[in-house]
Amino acid sequence: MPDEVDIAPQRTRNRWGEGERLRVEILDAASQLLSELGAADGLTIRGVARGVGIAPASIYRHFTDRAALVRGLLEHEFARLRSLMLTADEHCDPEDVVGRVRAQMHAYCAFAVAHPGHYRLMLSNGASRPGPEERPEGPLMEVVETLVAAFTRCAEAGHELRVPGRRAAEIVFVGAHGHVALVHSLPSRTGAQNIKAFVDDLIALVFV
Amino acid sequence: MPDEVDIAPQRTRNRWGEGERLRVEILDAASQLLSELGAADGLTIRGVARGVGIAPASIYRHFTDRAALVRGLLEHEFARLRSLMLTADEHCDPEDVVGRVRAQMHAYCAFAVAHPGHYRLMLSNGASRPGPEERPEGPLMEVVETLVAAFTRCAEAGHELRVPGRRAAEIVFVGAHGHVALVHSLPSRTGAQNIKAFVDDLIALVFV
DNA sequence: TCAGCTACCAAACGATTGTTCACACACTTG
DNA sequence: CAAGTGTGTGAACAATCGTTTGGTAGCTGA
Repeated sequence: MPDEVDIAPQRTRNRWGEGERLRVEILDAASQLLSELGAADGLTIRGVARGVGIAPASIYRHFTDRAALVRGLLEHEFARLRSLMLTADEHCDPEDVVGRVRAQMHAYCAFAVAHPGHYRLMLSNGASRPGPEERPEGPLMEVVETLVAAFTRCAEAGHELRVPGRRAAEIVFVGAHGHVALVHSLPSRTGAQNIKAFVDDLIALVFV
Repeated sequence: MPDEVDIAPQRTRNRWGEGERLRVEILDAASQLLSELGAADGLTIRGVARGVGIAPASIYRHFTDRAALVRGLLEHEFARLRSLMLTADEHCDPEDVVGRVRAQMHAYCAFAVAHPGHYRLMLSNGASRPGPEERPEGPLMEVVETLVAAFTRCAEAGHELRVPGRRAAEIVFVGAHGHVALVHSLPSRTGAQNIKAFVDDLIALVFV
Protein backbone atom coordinates (compact mmCIF):
# COMPACT_ATOMS: atom_id res chain seq x y z
CA MET A 1 0.00 0.00 0.00
CA PRO A 2 1.30 3.50 -0.71
CA ASP A 3 2.30 5.73 2.12
CA GLU A 4 -1.21 7.16 2.53
CA VAL A 5 -2.74 10.34 1.25
CA ASP A 6 -0.69 13.03 2.93
CA ILE A 7 -1.65 16.02 0.85
CA ALA A 8 -4.61 18.21 0.14
CA PRO A 9 -5.80 17.93 -3.46
CA GLN A 10 -5.00 21.24 -5.11
CA ARG A 11 -2.65 24.13 -4.70
CA THR A 12 -1.21 26.87 -6.89
CA ARG A 13 2.51 26.52 -7.22
CA ASN A 14 4.67 29.42 -6.09
CA ARG A 15 6.33 31.56 -8.75
CA TRP A 16 9.97 32.15 -9.27
CA GLY A 17 11.39 34.32 -6.57
CA GLU A 18 8.64 33.35 -4.16
CA GLY A 19 10.13 30.28 -2.61
CA GLU A 20 10.33 32.22 0.61
CA ARG A 21 6.58 32.51 0.61
CA LEU A 22 6.15 28.84 1.40
CA ARG A 23 8.61 29.17 4.24
CA VAL A 24 6.38 31.60 6.09
CA GLU A 25 3.31 29.59 5.18
CA ILE A 26 4.98 26.61 6.79
CA LEU A 27 5.80 28.61 9.91
CA ASP A 28 2.26 29.94 10.09
CA ALA A 29 0.79 26.48 9.74
CA ALA A 30 3.18 25.17 12.36
CA SER A 31 2.16 27.99 14.65
CA GLN A 32 -1.51 27.30 14.21
CA LEU A 33 -1.03 23.57 14.63
CA LEU A 34 0.82 24.25 17.83
CA SER A 35 -2.04 26.39 19.04
CA GLU A 36 -4.55 23.68 18.29
CA LEU A 37 -2.53 20.93 19.90
CA GLY A 38 -1.34 22.83 22.93
CA ALA A 39 1.76 20.65 23.11
CA ALA A 40 4.91 20.47 21.07
CA ASP A 41 5.15 16.71 20.75
CA GLY A 42 2.27 16.64 18.28
CA LEU A 43 3.97 19.21 16.11
CA THR A 44 4.99 16.84 13.33
CA ILE A 45 6.47 17.48 9.92
CA ARG A 46 3.62 15.62 8.35
CA GLY A 47 1.02 17.50 10.35
CA VAL A 48 2.45 20.83 9.30
CA ALA A 49 2.55 19.65 5.70
CA ARG A 50 -1.10 18.71 5.93
CA GLY A 51 -1.86 22.15 7.32
CA VAL A 52 -0.18 23.96 4.45
CA GLY A 53 -1.48 21.52 1.88
CA ILE A 54 1.88 20.34 0.62
CA ALA A 55 3.88 17.15 0.66
CA PRO A 56 5.97 16.39 3.73
CA ALA A 57 9.09 16.30 1.62
CA SER A 58 8.56 19.89 0.53
CA ILE A 59 9.30 21.12 4.02
CA TYR A 60 12.85 19.92 3.68
CA ARG A 61 13.46 22.51 0.96
CA HIS A 62 13.05 25.20 3.60
CA PHE A 63 14.12 23.55 6.83
CA THR A 64 16.86 20.98 7.11
CA ASP A 65 15.22 19.28 10.06
CA ARG A 66 12.24 19.06 12.29
CA ALA A 67 14.50 20.72 14.85
CA ALA A 68 15.22 23.56 12.45
CA LEU A 69 11.52 24.15 11.99
CA VAL A 70 11.06 24.34 15.73
CA ARG A 71 13.96 26.76 16.03
CA GLY A 72 12.38 28.95 13.36
CA LEU A 73 9.12 28.98 15.26
CA LEU A 74 10.80 29.82 18.55
CA GLU A 75 12.65 32.75 17.08
CA HIS A 76 9.46 34.15 15.60
CA GLU A 77 7.44 33.77 18.78
CA PHE A 78 10.03 35.26 21.10
CA ALA A 79 10.19 38.29 18.86
CA ARG A 80 6.44 38.58 19.11
CA LEU A 81 6.47 38.34 22.89
CA ARG A 82 9.19 40.94 23.27
CA SER A 83 7.31 43.29 20.99
CA LEU A 84 4.08 42.85 22.94
CA MET A 85 5.80 43.65 26.20
CA LEU A 86 7.54 46.64 24.72
CA THR A 87 4.42 48.25 23.29
CA ALA A 88 2.60 47.62 26.55
CA ASP A 89 5.39 49.50 28.29
CA GLU A 90 5.26 52.35 25.80
CA HIS A 91 1.53 52.85 26.19
CA CYS A 92 2.04 53.81 29.84
CA ASP A 93 2.72 57.11 31.46
CA PRO A 94 6.54 57.03 31.58
CA GLU A 95 6.46 58.44 35.10
CA ASP A 96 4.28 55.62 36.42
CA VAL A 97 7.13 53.17 36.80
CA VAL A 98 5.14 50.64 38.80
CA GLY A 99 2.32 50.79 36.28
CA ARG A 100 4.83 50.00 33.57
CA VAL A 101 5.96 46.88 35.40
CA ARG A 102 2.36 45.80 35.73
CA ALA A 103 1.63 46.47 32.08
CA GLN A 104 4.60 44.44 30.93
CA MET A 105 3.70 41.53 33.13
CA HIS A 106 0.09 41.66 32.00
CA ALA A 107 1.23 41.53 28.40
CA TYR A 108 3.47 38.60 29.21
CA CYS A 109 0.67 36.70 30.89
CA ALA A 110 -1.86 37.52 28.20
CA PHE A 111 0.43 36.05 25.58
CA ALA A 112 1.12 32.99 27.69
CA VAL A 113 -2.54 32.33 28.40
CA ALA A 114 -3.58 32.89 24.81
CA HIS A 115 -0.93 30.56 23.35
CA PRO A 116 -0.32 27.62 25.65
CA GLY A 117 1.47 25.52 23.08
CA HIS A 118 3.83 28.30 22.10
CA TYR A 119 4.47 29.24 25.67
CA ARG A 120 5.29 25.73 26.77
CA LEU A 121 7.62 25.29 23.85
CA MET A 122 9.32 28.59 24.55
CA LEU A 123 9.92 27.71 28.16
CA SER A 124 11.22 24.26 27.38
CA ASN A 125 13.66 25.44 24.74
CA GLY A 126 13.95 29.15 25.36
CA ALA A 127 16.95 28.93 27.63
CA SER A 128 19.24 27.09 25.28
CA ARG A 129 22.82 28.25 24.89
CA PRO A 130 23.93 27.67 28.47
CA GLY A 131 25.76 30.97 28.52
CA PRO A 132 29.53 31.16 28.55
CA GLU A 133 29.75 33.10 31.80
CA GLU A 134 27.92 32.62 35.02
CA ARG A 135 24.33 33.30 34.04
CA PRO A 136 22.46 31.44 31.31
CA GLU A 137 21.53 33.31 28.17
CA GLY A 138 18.72 32.69 25.77
CA PRO A 139 15.74 34.82 24.83
CA LEU A 140 13.99 33.99 28.06
CA MET A 141 16.68 35.65 30.11
CA GLU A 142 16.33 38.80 28.05
CA VAL A 143 12.75 38.99 29.28
CA VAL A 144 13.88 38.62 32.86
CA GLU A 145 16.55 41.28 32.46
CA THR A 146 13.97 43.66 31.06
CA LEU A 147 11.99 43.11 34.20
CA VAL A 148 15.00 43.61 36.43
CA ALA A 149 15.58 46.96 34.76
CA ALA A 150 11.97 47.93 35.33
CA PHE A 151 12.18 47.16 39.04
CA THR A 152 15.46 48.98 39.36
CA ARG A 153 13.73 51.99 37.84
CA CYS A 154 11.04 51.71 40.48
CA ALA A 155 13.59 51.66 43.28
CA GLU A 156 15.35 54.69 41.84
CA ALA A 157 12.05 56.52 41.60
CA GLY A 158 11.60 56.15 45.33
CA HIS A 159 9.36 53.09 45.55
CA GLU A 160 10.83 51.15 48.40
CA LEU A 161 11.30 47.41 47.85
CA ARG A 162 11.25 44.68 50.49
CA VAL A 163 13.88 42.70 48.57
CA PRO A 164 16.63 43.73 46.12
CA GLY A 165 15.45 44.72 42.64
CA ARG A 166 16.74 41.60 40.93
CA ARG A 167 15.09 39.42 43.52
CA ALA A 168 11.82 41.26 43.14
CA ALA A 169 11.93 40.71 39.40
CA GLU A 170 12.64 37.03 39.91
CA ILE A 171 9.81 36.62 42.35
CA VAL A 172 7.28 38.34 40.14
CA PHE A 173 8.40 36.58 36.99
CA VAL A 174 8.58 33.16 38.60
CA GLY A 175 5.22 33.64 40.25
CA ALA A 176 3.63 34.70 37.00
CA HIS A 177 5.12 31.72 35.26
CA GLY A 178 3.79 29.45 37.96
CA HIS A 179 0.30 30.81 37.60
CA VAL A 180 0.43 30.53 33.83
CA ALA A 181 1.65 26.96 34.02
CA LEU A 182 -1.16 26.07 36.40
CA VAL A 183 -3.77 27.69 34.20
CA HIS A 184 -2.44 25.63 31.33
CA SER A 185 -2.56 22.42 33.33
CA LEU A 186 -5.94 22.92 34.93
CA PRO A 187 -8.90 23.01 32.61
CA SER A 188 -10.93 25.15 34.99
CA ARG A 189 -10.45 28.73 36.03
CA THR A 190 -8.76 29.81 32.83
CA GLY A 191 -9.80 33.39 33.43
CA ALA A 192 -7.25 35.96 32.37
CA GLN A 193 -8.80 38.12 35.06
CA ASN A 194 -7.52 35.94 37.85
CA ILE A 195 -4.02 36.01 36.57
CA LYS A 196 -3.97 39.78 36.35
CA ALA A 197 -5.10 40.04 39.94
CA PHE A 198 -2.52 37.48 40.97
CA VAL A 199 0.30 39.36 39.32
CA ASP A 200 -0.87 42.62 40.83
CA ASP A 201 -0.92 41.06 44.28
CA LEU A 202 2.56 39.72 43.71
CA ILE A 203 3.88 43.09 42.62
CA ALA A 204 2.24 44.75 45.58
CA LEU A 205 3.91 42.32 47.93
CA VAL A 206 7.45 43.16 46.89
CA PHE A 207 6.93 46.83 47.74
CA VAL A 208 6.81 47.96 51.33
CA MET B 1 11.31 -9.40 9.75
CA PRO B 2 9.75 -10.24 13.12
CA ASP B 3 8.59 -7.49 15.38
CA GLU B 4 12.03 -7.06 16.94
CA VAL B 5 13.49 -8.39 20.14
CA ASP B 6 11.44 -6.70 22.82
CA ILE B 7 12.27 -8.91 25.76
CA ALA B 8 15.17 -9.77 27.98
CA PRO B 9 16.24 -13.40 27.59
CA GLN B 10 15.31 -15.13 30.83
CA ARG B 11 12.98 -14.62 33.72
CA THR B 12 11.42 -16.75 36.44
CA ARG B 13 7.70 -16.96 36.05
CA ASN B 14 5.55 -15.81 38.97
CA ARG B 15 3.79 -18.42 41.06
CA TRP B 16 0.12 -18.82 41.69
CA GLY B 17 -1.17 -16.07 43.89
CA GLU B 18 1.70 -13.78 42.95
CA GLY B 19 0.29 -12.18 39.89
CA GLU B 20 0.15 -8.95 41.81
CA ARG B 21 3.92 -9.03 42.10
CA LEU B 22 4.40 -8.23 38.45
CA ARG B 23 1.96 -5.37 38.77
CA VAL B 24 4.18 -3.53 41.21
CA GLU B 25 7.27 -4.45 39.23
CA ILE B 26 5.63 -2.82 36.24
CA LEU B 27 4.80 0.29 38.25
CA ASP B 28 8.34 0.45 39.60
CA ALA B 29 9.84 0.11 36.14
CA ALA B 30 7.47 2.75 34.82
CA SER B 31 8.48 5.03 37.66
CA GLN B 32 12.16 4.58 36.97
CA LEU B 33 11.70 5.00 33.25
CA LEU B 34 9.85 8.22 33.91
CA SER B 35 12.71 9.40 36.08
CA GLU B 36 15.25 8.65 33.39
CA LEU B 37 13.26 10.27 30.62
CA GLY B 38 12.06 13.33 32.50
CA ALA B 39 8.96 13.50 30.32
CA ALA B 40 5.81 11.47 30.12
CA ASP B 41 5.61 11.16 26.36
CA GLY B 42 8.47 8.68 26.30
CA LEU B 43 6.75 6.52 28.86
CA THR B 44 5.72 3.76 26.48
CA ILE B 45 4.22 0.36 27.12
CA ARG B 46 7.08 -1.23 25.26
CA GLY B 47 9.68 0.74 27.17
CA VAL B 48 8.22 -0.32 30.48
CA ALA B 49 8.11 -3.91 29.30
CA ARG B 50 11.78 -3.67 28.36
CA GLY B 51 12.52 -2.30 31.82
CA VAL B 52 10.80 -5.16 33.62
CA GLY B 53 12.14 -7.72 31.19
CA ILE B 54 8.78 -8.97 29.97
CA ALA B 55 6.82 -8.95 26.75
CA PRO B 56 4.73 -5.85 25.99
CA ALA B 57 1.60 -7.94 25.87
CA SER B 58 2.11 -9.04 29.46
CA ILE B 59 1.37 -5.56 30.70
CA TYR B 60 -2.18 -5.90 29.51
CA ARG B 61 -2.79 -8.63 32.09
CA HIS B 62 -2.44 -5.96 34.79
CA PHE B 63 -3.49 -2.72 33.13
CA THR B 64 -6.21 -2.43 30.55
CA ASP B 65 -4.56 0.51 28.87
CA ARG B 66 -1.55 2.72 28.69
CA ALA B 67 -3.81 5.29 30.34
CA ALA B 68 -4.56 2.90 33.16
CA LEU B 69 -0.86 2.41 33.75
CA VAL B 70 -0.37 6.16 33.95
CA ARG B 71 -3.28 6.46 36.38
CA GLY B 72 -1.73 3.80 38.55
CA LEU B 73 1.54 5.68 38.60
CA LEU B 74 -0.13 8.97 39.45
CA GLU B 75 -2.00 7.50 42.37
CA HIS B 76 1.17 6.01 43.77
CA GLU B 77 3.21 9.20 43.40
CA PHE B 78 0.63 11.52 44.88
CA ALA B 79 0.46 9.29 47.92
CA ARG B 80 4.22 9.53 48.21
CA LEU B 81 4.20 13.32 47.96
CA ARG B 82 1.47 13.69 50.57
CA SER B 83 3.35 11.42 52.91
CA LEU B 84 6.60 13.36 52.46
CA MET B 85 4.88 16.63 53.26
CA LEU B 86 3.12 15.15 56.25
CA THR B 87 6.23 13.72 57.86
CA ALA B 88 8.07 16.99 57.24
CA ASP B 89 5.29 18.74 59.10
CA GLU B 90 5.41 16.24 61.95
CA HIS B 91 9.14 16.64 62.44
CA CYS B 92 8.65 20.28 63.41
CA ASP B 93 7.95 21.90 66.72
CA PRO B 94 4.14 22.04 66.67
CA GLU B 95 4.22 25.56 68.05
CA ASP B 96 6.39 26.88 65.23
CA VAL B 97 3.53 27.25 62.77
CA VAL B 98 5.52 29.24 60.23
CA GLY B 99 8.34 26.72 60.38
CA ARG B 100 5.83 24.00 59.60
CA VAL B 101 4.71 25.83 56.47
CA ARG B 102 8.30 26.15 55.41
CA ALA B 103 9.04 22.51 56.08
CA GLN B 104 6.07 21.35 54.04
CA MET B 105 6.98 23.56 51.13
CA HIS B 106 10.59 22.43 51.26
CA ALA B 107 9.44 18.81 51.14
CA TYR B 108 7.20 19.63 48.22
CA CYS B 109 10.01 21.31 46.31
CA ALA B 110 12.53 18.61 47.13
CA PHE B 111 10.24 15.99 45.68
CA ALA B 112 9.57 18.09 42.61
CA VAL B 113 13.23 18.81 41.95
CA ALA B 114 14.25 15.22 42.51
CA HIS B 115 11.62 13.76 40.20
CA PRO B 116 11.01 16.06 37.25
CA GLY B 117 9.23 13.47 35.15
CA HIS B 118 6.85 12.51 37.93
CA TYR B 119 6.21 16.09 38.86
CA ARG B 120 5.39 17.17 35.35
CA LEU B 121 3.07 14.25 34.91
CA MET B 122 1.37 14.96 38.21
CA LEU B 123 0.76 18.57 37.33
CA SER B 124 -0.53 17.77 33.88
CA ASN B 125 -2.98 15.15 35.05
CA GLY B 126 -3.30 15.78 38.76
CA ALA B 127 -6.28 18.06 38.54
CA SER B 128 -8.61 15.73 36.72
CA ARG B 129 -12.18 15.35 37.88
CA PRO B 130 -13.33 18.94 37.29
CA GLY B 131 -15.13 18.98 40.61
CA PRO B 132 -18.89 19.01 40.84
CA GLU B 133 -19.11 22.23 42.80
CA GLU B 134 -17.27 25.47 42.34
CA ARG B 135 -13.66 24.47 42.98
CA PRO B 136 -11.81 21.78 41.09
CA GLU B 137 -10.86 18.62 42.93
CA GLY B 138 -8.06 16.21 42.31
CA PRO B 139 -5.09 15.26 44.44
CA LEU B 140 -3.33 18.48 43.61
CA MET B 141 -6.00 20.53 45.26
CA GLU B 142 -5.66 18.48 48.41
CA VAL B 143 -2.09 19.70 48.61
CA VAL B 144 -3.21 23.29 48.23
CA GLU B 145 -5.87 22.87 50.88
CA THR B 146 -3.29 21.48 53.27
CA LEU B 147 -1.31 24.63 52.72
CA VAL B 148 -4.33 26.85 53.22
CA ALA B 149 -4.90 25.20 56.57
CA ALA B 150 -1.29 25.77 57.53
CA PHE B 151 -1.50 29.47 56.75
CA THR B 152 -4.78 29.80 58.57
CA ARG B 153 -3.07 28.28 61.60
CA CYS B 154 -0.37 30.94 61.31
CA ALA B 155 -2.91 33.73 61.24
CA GLU B 156 -4.69 32.29 64.28
CA ALA B 157 -1.38 32.07 66.11
CA GLY B 158 -0.91 35.80 65.74
CA HIS B 159 1.31 36.01 62.68
CA GLU B 160 -0.17 38.85 60.74
CA LEU B 161 -0.64 38.30 57.00
CA ARG B 162 -0.59 40.93 54.27
CA VAL B 163 -3.22 39.01 52.30
CA PRO B 164 -5.96 36.56 53.32
CA GLY B 165 -4.79 33.09 54.31
CA ARG B 166 -6.06 31.36 51.21
CA ARG B 167 -4.43 33.95 49.03
CA ALA B 168 -1.15 33.57 50.87
CA ALA B 169 -1.26 29.82 50.31
CA GLU B 170 -1.97 30.33 46.64
CA ILE B 171 0.87 32.77 46.22
CA VAL B 172 3.40 30.56 47.94
CA PHE B 173 2.27 27.41 46.18
CA VAL B 174 2.09 29.01 42.77
CA GLY B 175 5.44 30.66 43.23
CA ALA B 176 7.05 27.41 44.30
CA HIS B 177 5.56 25.67 41.32
CA GLY B 178 6.89 28.38 39.05
CA HIS B 179 10.38 28.01 40.41
CA VAL B 180 10.25 24.24 40.13
CA ALA B 181 9.02 24.43 36.57
CA LEU B 182 11.83 26.79 35.66
CA VAL B 183 14.44 24.62 37.30
CA HIS B 184 13.11 21.74 35.23
CA SER B 185 13.24 23.74 32.02
CA LEU B 186 16.62 25.35 32.52
CA PRO B 187 19.55 23.00 32.61
CA SER B 188 21.60 25.38 34.74
CA ARG B 189 21.15 26.41 38.34
CA THR B 190 19.45 23.23 39.43
CA GLY B 191 20.49 23.82 42.99
CA ALA B 192 17.93 22.78 45.55
CA GLN B 193 19.48 25.47 47.72
CA ASN B 194 18.20 28.26 45.52
CA ILE B 195 14.69 26.98 45.61
CA LYS B 196 14.64 26.77 49.38
CA ALA B 197 15.79 30.36 49.63
CA PHE B 198 13.20 31.40 47.08
CA VAL B 199 10.38 29.75 48.95
CA ASP B 200 11.55 31.26 52.22
CA ASP B 201 11.59 34.72 50.65
CA LEU B 202 8.13 34.14 49.31
CA ILE B 203 6.80 33.04 52.68
CA ALA B 204 8.44 36.00 54.36
CA LEU B 205 6.76 38.36 51.91
CA VAL B 206 3.22 37.32 52.76
CA PHE B 207 3.74 38.17 56.43
CA VAL B 208 3.87 41.77 57.54
C1' DT C 1 14.19 26.96 -28.84
C1' DC C 2 16.28 24.90 -25.12
C1' DA C 3 19.38 24.17 -21.23
C1' DG C 4 19.02 25.19 -16.50
C1' DC C 5 17.03 26.44 -12.43
C1' DT C 6 13.24 26.79 -8.98
C1' DA C 7 9.64 24.68 -6.62
C1' DC C 8 7.55 20.85 -5.46
C1' DC C 9 5.95 15.99 -5.12
C1' DA C 10 5.11 10.62 -5.02
C1' DA C 11 6.85 6.80 -3.15
C1' DA C 12 9.35 4.41 -0.35
C1' DC C 13 12.52 2.95 3.86
C1' DG C 14 13.12 1.96 8.44
C1' DA C 15 11.68 2.68 12.91
C1' DT C 16 8.47 3.13 16.64
C1' DT C 17 4.11 2.84 18.78
C1' DG C 18 -0.57 0.74 21.16
C1' DT C 19 -3.15 -3.19 20.99
C1' DT C 20 -4.99 -7.90 20.00
C1' DC C 21 -5.14 -12.90 19.67
C1' DA C 22 -4.14 -17.49 19.85
C1' DC C 23 -1.17 -20.15 22.28
C1' DA C 24 1.95 -22.44 25.99
C1' DC C 25 3.43 -23.15 30.38
C1' DA C 26 2.76 -24.08 35.55
C1' DC C 27 0.24 -25.06 39.09
C1' DT C 28 -4.29 -26.23 41.80
C1' DT C 29 -8.30 -28.61 42.29
C1' DG C 30 -11.47 -32.45 41.37
C1' DC D 1 -4.57 -38.35 36.10
C1' DA D 2 -7.60 -34.74 33.82
C1' DA D 3 -9.71 -30.39 33.71
C1' DG D 4 -9.33 -25.65 34.74
C1' DT D 5 -7.31 -21.32 35.85
C1' DG D 6 -3.66 -18.05 36.59
C1' DT D 7 0.23 -16.16 34.06
C1' DG D 8 3.03 -14.75 30.43
C1' DT D 9 4.55 -15.01 25.31
C1' DG D 10 5.25 -14.56 20.05
C1' DA D 11 3.69 -12.81 16.20
C1' DA D 12 1.23 -9.85 13.90
C1' DC D 13 -1.88 -5.48 12.57
C1' DA D 14 -2.56 -0.92 11.70
C1' DA D 15 -1.01 3.55 12.45
C1' DT D 16 2.25 7.08 12.85
C1' DC D 17 6.58 9.20 12.39
C1' DG D 18 11.25 11.57 10.19
C1' DT D 19 13.80 11.41 6.29
C1' DT D 20 15.72 10.26 1.54
C1' DT D 21 15.56 9.55 -3.33
C1' DG D 22 14.48 10.27 -7.84
C1' DG D 23 11.83 12.51 -10.26
C1' DT D 24 8.49 16.39 -12.82
C1' DA D 25 6.25 20.76 -13.97
C1' DG D 26 6.97 25.29 -15.17
C1' DC D 27 9.46 29.61 -15.52
C1' DT D 28 13.85 32.19 -17.17
C1' DG D 29 17.61 33.77 -19.52
C1' DA D 30 20.44 33.07 -23.61
